[in-house]
Amino acid sequence: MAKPTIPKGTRDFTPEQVAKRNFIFGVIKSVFEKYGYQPIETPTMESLATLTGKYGEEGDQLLFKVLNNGDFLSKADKNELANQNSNKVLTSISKRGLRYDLTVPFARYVVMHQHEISFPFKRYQIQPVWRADRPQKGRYQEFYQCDVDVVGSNSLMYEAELVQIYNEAFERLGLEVTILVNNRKVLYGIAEAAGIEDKFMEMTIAIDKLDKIGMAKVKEQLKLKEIDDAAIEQIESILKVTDLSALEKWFENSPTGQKGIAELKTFHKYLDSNKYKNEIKFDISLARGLTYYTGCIFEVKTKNIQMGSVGGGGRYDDLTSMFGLKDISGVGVSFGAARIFDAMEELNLFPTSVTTGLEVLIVAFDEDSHTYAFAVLNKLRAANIVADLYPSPTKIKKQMKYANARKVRYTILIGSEEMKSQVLTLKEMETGNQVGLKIEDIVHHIKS
RNA sequence: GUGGUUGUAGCUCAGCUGGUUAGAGCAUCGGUUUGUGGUACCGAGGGCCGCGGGUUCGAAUCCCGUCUUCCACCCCA
Repeated sequence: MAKPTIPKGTRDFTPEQVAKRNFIFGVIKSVFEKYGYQPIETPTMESLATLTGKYGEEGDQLLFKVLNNGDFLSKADKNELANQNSNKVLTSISKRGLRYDLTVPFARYVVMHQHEISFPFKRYQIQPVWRADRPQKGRYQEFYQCDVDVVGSNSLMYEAELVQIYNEAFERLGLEVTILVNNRKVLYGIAEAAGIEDKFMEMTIAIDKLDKIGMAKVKEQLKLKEIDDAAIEQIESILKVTDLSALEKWFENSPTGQKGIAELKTFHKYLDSNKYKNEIKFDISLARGLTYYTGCIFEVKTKNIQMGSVGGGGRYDDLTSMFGLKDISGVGVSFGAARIFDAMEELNLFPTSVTTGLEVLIVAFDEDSHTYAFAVLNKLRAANIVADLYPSPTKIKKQMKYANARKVRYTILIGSEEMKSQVLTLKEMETGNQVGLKIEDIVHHIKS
């Protein structure tokens, strides 16, 4: 029998890891629900037609395709099969794929359920997604996404609300973050001001890397994309702007850029009605790769440790039109659960109660007391105390070692003396202190 | 998808230019200790040396392939 393995880019989760992950999800969910968002779920598999063409050519390569059932080769395109043209054969042997993100399935959901949805529709979704990417540390082929979106309204109130959700969720997780804000229209304004509207995408991708590779390298990249020196100078000057109002003079002849500034100002008016623990900062170099963003964009970075972004999102004006429903504007953000997990682990932010599974372990000394101990166990459980009994009255040492391994808070020791007197020995593991108490008093002691 | 890197006990890693029976620490199990855990001491079990092929009298060690890990691109969470 060969040693078992799991596929590339996947991993198992231990009880402790799942408990910690559920803690993060629990906090995030409760914030979502407080702001009036409801959960939905969509299937693991979508029709390939739903997924392809939505993430660009790169994305299509990264989709996991599901092979058709039955004798799929007999129905395959014979010519393309003979030519060994994988891409062309694909359509005839695979009609389903694993979801690549939660946004496109959500757009599909909105279109399919449009007649039963009351807009604005506020939903959140926490499910795994799959990408056939080449794995690296912290980048897997299967990972959870945690998305919250509102569609059917273009009010900038929702931009403010989502930033408040970020602020509150990270505050409750104990993670200090900086929430970066920009607007795609501002970025387009830069292209307009520099007279390179046709190179908007190329420019955006280069600018996005500014904090990672520095201005000199960004200029190199822009030059590679055949943007002339005068335009590059212009872009460099604008990127030095840190203040919204200072931006206005650059965008005098850029209607889109002006609109972007106006949107950000309205957004800030909503936002300023409250106080925030985390820093919220305008960052003109924030770009976000995804092509469907059209308005405000967000990214969340941890403050005290070096880590990639732990969240991001933005406004998309026309996501559902790819499925035939026009004029539905949406805005949403995503929480990077895995990165949040790593950051919290590094900063030791998980409360100890998350990982202590067992409150009490009962240790019995002999067969008679073991039977008696089982009855005691039932009383503890009836009082909603998470308790267990070692399955056999073996050596105390062995039972105590098991108690340590399970990280229990208390052990209850039961032998013939305790059975006779009904006074059980309660031991607090951390201190080693022990007292003799009746079962009712033990329940009271543990619950207080 | 391109270039590189890694793989030896459950975990972290030694193992020289190929040479007897592949080692250590931690973990596990047993004992010192039959009503008390973490410490100490003693002992034991545990390995297709990632997988497949090749070179060689002889391969954990060299070569090829493959899978996996991690890294830089690409892209992104």
